[in-house]
Amino acid sequence: MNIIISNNSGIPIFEQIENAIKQAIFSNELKEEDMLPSVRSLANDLKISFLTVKRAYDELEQAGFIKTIPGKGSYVAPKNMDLIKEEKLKEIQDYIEKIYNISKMVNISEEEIKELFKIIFEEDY
Amino acid sequence: MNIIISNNSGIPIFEQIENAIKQAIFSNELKEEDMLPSVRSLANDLKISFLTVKRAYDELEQAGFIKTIPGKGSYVAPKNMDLIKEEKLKEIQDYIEKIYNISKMVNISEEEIKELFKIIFEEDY
DNA sequence: TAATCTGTTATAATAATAATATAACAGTTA
DNA sequence: TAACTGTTATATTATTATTATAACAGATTA
Repeated sequence: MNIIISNNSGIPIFEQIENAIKQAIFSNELKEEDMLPSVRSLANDLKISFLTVKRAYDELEQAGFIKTIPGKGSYVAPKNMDLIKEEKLKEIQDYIEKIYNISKMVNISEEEIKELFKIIFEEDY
Repeated sequence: MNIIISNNSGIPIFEQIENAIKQAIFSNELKEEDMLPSVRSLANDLKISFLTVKRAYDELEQAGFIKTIPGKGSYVAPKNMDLIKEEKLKEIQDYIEKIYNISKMVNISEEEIKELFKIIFEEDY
């Protein structure tokens, strides 16, 4: 797995780790039951504290993406397609809300947005 | 102008002020050369420190949205609506592309996305 | 079994950021 | 002149992210 963290991105490190792992799960780079790097080994690789990694893992578990077994390690949770889709739908919803807010601010019509939507989605075939 | 700030939103107060004023400018609630509330009066209204308001104003000036004249006050900068709209359309386009990429990754149908669009855009009566 | 992995917990400290209070100074305006 | 504007400097507080360290417990393996 390829995790790159940045110190000056404004995004907390624990969150960057969460995102990278989610991404890897979504793209199937990490499959069900795959073992994640141990909190200590990942911390070593990234040259950060294991507590920061642990925080990321804790939140990923809270969200249902991974399972952690004390003494053994952390594993990608059995894929819950509904959970993933839910998460992605939420992301999409956020983007649409942003679009909505922009359109309100600058008085862009729904028609103009539909036009853009069409162009981007129909580029594909 | 109507600015509502929240202490537990995770968004810094100075940023909430910036957003509110940008919003007011884009929506034309604040027009070119309109005077903004003084740092002290707005701080009083919001019951926060004038330094927090000043920070918001400083950044808004840096970004070209307002002009501040020491001793006089802060004013909405002359703006180029076409330029702003162009930029906002580009932002929207970027968001739609992100939505497109997500929808391909998780196999969300165009129909589902249209449904979300409808919901968000029609909340608004 | 002993060594060495794994995660867990508790404590304390550091760094960065946001926000504050306060005071003093300077330009503008009525 | 009085009462507004913005500016600057200093010090302090609160929160969050991150770290270092140590000690404990379960799992694995040589």
